[in-house]
Amino acid sequence: MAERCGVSIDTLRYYEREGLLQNVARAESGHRRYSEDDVLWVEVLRCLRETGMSIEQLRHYCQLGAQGNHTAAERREMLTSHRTLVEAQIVERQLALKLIDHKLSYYPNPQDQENK
Amino acid sequence: MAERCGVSIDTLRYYEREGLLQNVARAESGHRRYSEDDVLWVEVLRCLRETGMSIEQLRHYCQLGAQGNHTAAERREMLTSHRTLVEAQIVERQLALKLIDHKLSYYPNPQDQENK
DNA sequence: GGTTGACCTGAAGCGCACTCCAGGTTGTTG
DNA sequence: CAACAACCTGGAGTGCGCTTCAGGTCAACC
Repeated sequence: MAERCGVSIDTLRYYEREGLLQNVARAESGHRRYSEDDVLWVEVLRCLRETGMSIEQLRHYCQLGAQGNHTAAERREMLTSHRTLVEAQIVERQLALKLIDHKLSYYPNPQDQENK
Repeated sequence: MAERCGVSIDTLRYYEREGLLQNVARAESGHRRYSEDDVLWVEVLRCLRETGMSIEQLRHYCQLGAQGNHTAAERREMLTSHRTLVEAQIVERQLALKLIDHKLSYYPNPQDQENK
């Protein structure tokens, strides 16, 4: 039961249904047998999901992967444009930290001040 | 029409209904008259929302603000714990960049390679 | 061999954060 | 003053990403 890559069992099956997790091996019983590669791939999925790539986009990426090497350029393009997005998120969050710190400066430790 | 703080008019009204935006002035006609402070506050809201603070939490924060100075300690606490969260998001995204770069290293510019 | 727990499926449901709609009032422009 | 845009309200609807459910199969320990 390989959900110790940090997602629920339901999420795993959901990803599989959506095509983000292909060719999961099965025992003759029908039970899934996740491989080491599956674990690594789920980590990639998580990482991309957590940084805001949609299920839809991930599905597209996986479909491209399944179609073979001639789609490499498009996949590369997806990754680079997502990379740009993640960089923007970092900048955004650094600004957020600044703003939070600014607001915190109005709350001297256990004293107070009005500022909504 | 103050949605040039980057959110839709519906979102603005939604925030108002949810109590994130209090005491919005009205003309006698009933039309809203957003103040300069409202614009600033919406920027704060956006910043906190975009970094993952929920509507529910923001509502709580606003309620505290409306209750006066004796809630300052709790508000401060909310901000500091959100700050920690944002810092974690930055770290997470920096790791994501690494992972993306690693995957990109398998896609030499317009060539290709199998790696799913 | 029975019962307890982990797994299976397809389909329905949920929570969040908006977003849209219907039906109406206001304000402004030619 | 007509007509068109911009605003108002309450309530319903939407989309996404899971999550739960019902109804069953499998495994394995006592």
